[in-house]
Amino acid sequence: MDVSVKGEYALRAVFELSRQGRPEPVKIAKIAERQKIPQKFLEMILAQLKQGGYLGSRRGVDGGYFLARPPDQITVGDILRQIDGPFQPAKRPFADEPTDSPFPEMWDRVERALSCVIDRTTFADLVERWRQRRVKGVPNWQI
Amino acid sequence: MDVSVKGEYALRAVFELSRQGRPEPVKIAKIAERQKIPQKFLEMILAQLKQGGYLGSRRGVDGGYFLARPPDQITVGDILRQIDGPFQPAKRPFADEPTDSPFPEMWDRVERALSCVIDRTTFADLVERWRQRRVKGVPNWQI
DNA sequence: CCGAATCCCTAGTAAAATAGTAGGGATTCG
DNA sequence: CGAATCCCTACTATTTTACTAGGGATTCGG
Repeated sequence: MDVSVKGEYALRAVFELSRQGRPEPVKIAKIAERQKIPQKFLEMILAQLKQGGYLGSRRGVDGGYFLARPPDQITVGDILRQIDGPFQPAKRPFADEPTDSPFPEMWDRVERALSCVIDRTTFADLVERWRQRRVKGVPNWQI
Repeated sequence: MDVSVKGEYALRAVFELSRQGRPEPVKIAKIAERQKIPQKFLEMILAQLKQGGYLGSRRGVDGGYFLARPPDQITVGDILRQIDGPFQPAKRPFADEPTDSPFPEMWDRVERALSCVIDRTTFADLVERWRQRRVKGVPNWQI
């Protein structure tokens, strides 16, 4: 009942890309460094996210990765499902075969409860909340 | 983000014990047969549930396993946690160290959403719902 | 056109978790 | 006593996880 490290890395990477809003590509090396993710591992993850249509990329000297859509149109659920696969808490018996078990109905409820959080939380939300906290909680004397 | 087969077996076993309400011990072999669980595997699971204080047992010719408390005082969450361990969706950084990440707060929400289902669903609830459905959906011509 | 920087692609791999199996020992009870 | 049952330790095959390695394909400034 937990998220893989790979999933966490993916979320952190997309957050990093959302954080600076510009459509300018960010290099893998930069993301890896800022989010403390092994670079080669991150390459695979970003490839998977690109393949899912969430990221775009450019090669060459000023290349990098960027969001394929605005951060308010990417949810945490999107990314987790792309990386860790769909999470049905338990295997369904046989689709619409009526089963003699009380559990499928409960798993449905679990899925819906989970969905209420992860499919409604966009990366724009995350960035906004994170900014709020930065201002209120940890005053930045640099500015 | 899914439950292990072991966790599912544990739920099914406790359900089976809740189903017939009596404090009379049920044999492992019986539970294994009725719920289609490999018997030797089930032995380990039941031992773990007993060690967690959810089941009691008796050896010998009329032995078996039984619930250590009434089914309305055992939740799905109890059993899952006992078998699969606590499910924090993601690793916490360092307890109360204030972190510069938007995710811990979200994982909290996920945990609470999940808890609303699994820590509020008792085996008494499951049995009751299952009985309701049996009556309404699948008329039993045996009786 | 060169070459440096970057993404892209395939493969391999050590460690851990999962889903069991095997074999016998300890209790209970008629 | 002895049959039935739970109890305990150990082993194992398979899959998943979390990476690492090595080089190929593009892009772009000069």
